[in-house]
Amino acid sequence: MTVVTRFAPSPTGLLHVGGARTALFCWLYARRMGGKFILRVEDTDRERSTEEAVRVILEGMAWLGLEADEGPYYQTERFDRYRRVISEMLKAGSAYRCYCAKEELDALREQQIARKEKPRYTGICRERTAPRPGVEPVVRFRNPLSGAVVVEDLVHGPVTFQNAELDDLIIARSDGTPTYNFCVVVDDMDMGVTHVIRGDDHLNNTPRQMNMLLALGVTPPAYAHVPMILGPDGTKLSKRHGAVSVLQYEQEGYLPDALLNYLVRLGWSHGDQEVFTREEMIAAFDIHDVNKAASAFNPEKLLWLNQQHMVRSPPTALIPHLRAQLRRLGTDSDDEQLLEGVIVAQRERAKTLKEMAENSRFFFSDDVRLDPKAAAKHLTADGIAGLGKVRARLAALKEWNAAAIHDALNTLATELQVGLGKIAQPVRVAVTGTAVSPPIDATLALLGRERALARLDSALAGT
RNA sequence: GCUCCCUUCGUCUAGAGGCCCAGGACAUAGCCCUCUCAAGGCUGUAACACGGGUUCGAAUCCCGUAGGGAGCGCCA
Repeated sequence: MTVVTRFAPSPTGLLHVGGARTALFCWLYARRMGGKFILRVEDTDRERSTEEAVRVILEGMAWLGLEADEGPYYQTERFDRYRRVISEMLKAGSAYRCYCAKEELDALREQQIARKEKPRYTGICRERTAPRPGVEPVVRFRNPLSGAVVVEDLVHGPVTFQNAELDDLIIARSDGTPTYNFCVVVDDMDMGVTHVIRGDDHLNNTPRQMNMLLALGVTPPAYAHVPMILGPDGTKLSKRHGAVSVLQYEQEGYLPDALLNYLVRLGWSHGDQEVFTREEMIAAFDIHDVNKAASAFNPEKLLWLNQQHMVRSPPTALIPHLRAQLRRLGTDSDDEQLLEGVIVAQRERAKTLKEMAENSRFFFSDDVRLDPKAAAKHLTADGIAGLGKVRARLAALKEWNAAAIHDALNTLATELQVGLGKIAQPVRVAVTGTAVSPPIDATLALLGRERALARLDSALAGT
């Protein structure tokens, strides 16, 4: 049997890291098993669903590279199908019309809560045959009254629910539109879903869904309820930390593979391996190995992983990402050589591409503004004097490359009987504007002779 | 309140009765390297929620307790 998984977000909010991880697990498992991954948009709540949210979810999935083999399907486009199933169930007796008014049900619920009971529908209309004038009925699923449902969960193991605990849920509203739990059931059935992988907040819905599937005469799929992601403080994910669109991470200069790598390691591991490529993730992933406990989102480890991915990725692959960040800062370059050189020089001193771009502006813009503190510290009378000597040596260089520059500076330092830092720092400030940059030889080499000398001249002229 | 789920270093995790006075990673502290900043290397601090069992032996099995979470909508 071919594995079919699905990611089924509802477009009432954005695609945050929690949803992204669920999607990742679905995608990984399908890829791993050589199966199919379906994307389905659960937009039955017309009040709260927005096209904007749909767009953001689709964009997020695309950025993450979690491509679907089928879909996106939209539940709002399947209403005819749902209606047909409902009328079949009505005919078969596995569903019935309920004429209880909303106010009556609210009152009932309040009484039950007051009595410290679990609020639930008591089945008043189960045996009703005649309609009730003036009330548009809803349709309820006739849940079995006795026995138990066992969810053979792939991450939790068997979980038993007593049917007596389950009430008759509404599958069609009084306006005739189907509800979530019902649509899921029909869709999973129609789309041949074999493995439902979703957040464990759905575990409690599962026995009802299984009962409906059983009533429809189909074998329920396998279920895997994965734990939630918590905020860094161990409480529910909020806007303050992870509950932002995954696209936010693109803006912040993260690589999609790094985010995915971080997310897959939340609740799952493979020996002592921390860094995974996409291919490695697919090869190693198994839904059975996923943990049961919720885990806290740790931005620092994400940062570390992002750097690991930047360092390991081929430099040229980062060029478009770096350029996007440079553009956000108001610069850009199409000099591939320069870009690649900057990436190699900067990737181990930046955690994100955004940071890399910020640290690298001076490579692309000749508008170098000296940091006052750095200038005060290093462009002293002594420093300027050294700068003049450096300028002369560099100007005399036959070859302009890191090794030659390195030799020249080292020789000068030895002659002057000072440490290399004594002359490198003034040069760094003159050329980059700050006291921090990649090694001075590499920096000068990347900048090129003309630009480097011009900047030294500016500093010497005190402008 | 009821039902269901969860519980190893600050955080992510390894661990499926002896290999564990608990291993790795992030973070953190110190040292080394060093032209700055990093990266890297080495070293350190740091955990089996608690209480009972079972067993020659338990982080691992069983039962309780505590704490956390989810669900209980004509929301998804």
